[in-house]
Amino acid sequence: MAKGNDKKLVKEITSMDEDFAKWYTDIVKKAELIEYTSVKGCMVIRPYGYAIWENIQKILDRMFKETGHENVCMPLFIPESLLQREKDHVEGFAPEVAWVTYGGNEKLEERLCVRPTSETLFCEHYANIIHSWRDLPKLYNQWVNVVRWEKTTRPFLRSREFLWQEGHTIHATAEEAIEETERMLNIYAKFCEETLAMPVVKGRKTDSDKFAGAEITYAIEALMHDGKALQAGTSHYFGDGFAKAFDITYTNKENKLVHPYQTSWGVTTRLIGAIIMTHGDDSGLVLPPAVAPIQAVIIPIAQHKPGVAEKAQELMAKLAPSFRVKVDLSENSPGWKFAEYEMKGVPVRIEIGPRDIENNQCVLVTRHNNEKTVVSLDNLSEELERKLAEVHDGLYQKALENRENKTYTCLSIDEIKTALEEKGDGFVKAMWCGDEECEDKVKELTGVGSRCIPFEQENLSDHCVCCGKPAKHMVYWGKAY
RNA sequence: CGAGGUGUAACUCAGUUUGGUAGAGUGCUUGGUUUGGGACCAAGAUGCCGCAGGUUCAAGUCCUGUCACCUCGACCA
Repeated sequence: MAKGNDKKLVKEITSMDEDFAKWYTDIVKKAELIEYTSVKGCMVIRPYGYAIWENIQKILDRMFKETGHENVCMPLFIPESLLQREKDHVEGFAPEVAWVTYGGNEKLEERLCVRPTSETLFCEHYANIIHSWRDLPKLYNQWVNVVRWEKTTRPFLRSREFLWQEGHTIHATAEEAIEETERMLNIYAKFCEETLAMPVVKGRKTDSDKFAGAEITYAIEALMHDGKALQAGTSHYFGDGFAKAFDITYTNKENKLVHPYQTSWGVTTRLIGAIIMTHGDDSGLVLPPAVAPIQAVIIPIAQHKPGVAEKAQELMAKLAPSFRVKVDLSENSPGWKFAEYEMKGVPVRIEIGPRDIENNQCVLVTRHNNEKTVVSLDNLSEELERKLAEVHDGLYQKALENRENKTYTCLSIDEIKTALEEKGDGFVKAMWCGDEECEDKVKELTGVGSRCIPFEQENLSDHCVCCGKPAKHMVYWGKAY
């Protein structure tokens, strides 16, 4: 039996070390996640890619519902005048908005923006439906597409149209709204770690990096295999700024007319990009079991020998109620199938051949480490369940190790430069005085920008890494996607 | 939006320098032999050479324009 630790099993994929960007696009195409279309930045999400998104949706949606949120659906179009209502918001989004100016052959009186995000629509709606303290809070979410006219596009990471969920909530008090903002960030972090096996850093964005119109922006940041940081989710606290701009008021218990407080939070199909760049390897995609469209693939060996195909189907029938399983009875050779499902990141492969059938056993092979285990057919279900859990933990550990190895503690600009030069891109932990000037200067001198001010603070030193003045925060810095 | 690169079969690309019948490998179809790491044999099918102009007896090849995609920057989930 071939003992597998061969590094690169699939030849069509560029190796990560050679060219990470090319590796990424190879995977996205070869694993049949997307296909490009004739409109730049707009892609077909193919069944296998979309199935990952559906699994993400299913799990997240349940988490939202469990915390009291309801799904709604806002329109695709926003009239220009509505978008203009909140100053910071429009300034932030105007440069990347797509406009509709004609309806049929008639020029529109007022042009319509294709939603880049839906704060304004929710605000308009809230103004209509909220009158009394009894109407609060409203905990809404929607699963929709949005459009942002990006200059540079990459599948999943930055496309002009993308799928996401945007939660929009409105509360009687600031405390309640802030609590909501933090609750949702925690849900995202929990989801990333427990479902996607992806470690994240929770923190607050610096002022220069806040969402357009937000008072506080929280984010989870993940470190990709190549040492670049990816913002995997955000949660914003708006204070009553939007409420004032959109004239949302309600009568409180003291019979006073006051403004409520709002939040919004979102994750996008970018998460699929994060999965690819966190877990993938030179043989292709590696999917966390919880969202893998196929959790285990059964590959018959010598399938035309009597009883083999039947046995494979029997295993399939046995596993199907509890797992997402596929049996591949196509005429391709076993070797071809091995490579195919490795490329597609199927977490566990089940090999069954004449030799196995004779011994009432099969072979389980885990994708991320290519480890083979012979198991009895009598307790295949239990073994598979255990394997999937093992894969999840293995992926998480591997990703965590990568992050630890690429996280550098630095006390000076020179240390940052040296660390990045010697060890490559990664997270830099360094102290900051809170001045935007220093933030800009660090980026200019070292190439890494502030990613977030983590909730878990460490006192690395009393001085700002840049100006030497008293430090206020420890900040994670990095190159961002 | 700046800099660079690429558009030829479903895919990866050769052919462009020096204009002269449209190519290879992979994939696809059919039949057969195979099957524990991308099997083998045989026979097939597949092209507005990105698009539009121009030069020329003749353009995949030269000229002009244009569009799309990729990479790297600046901006962003």
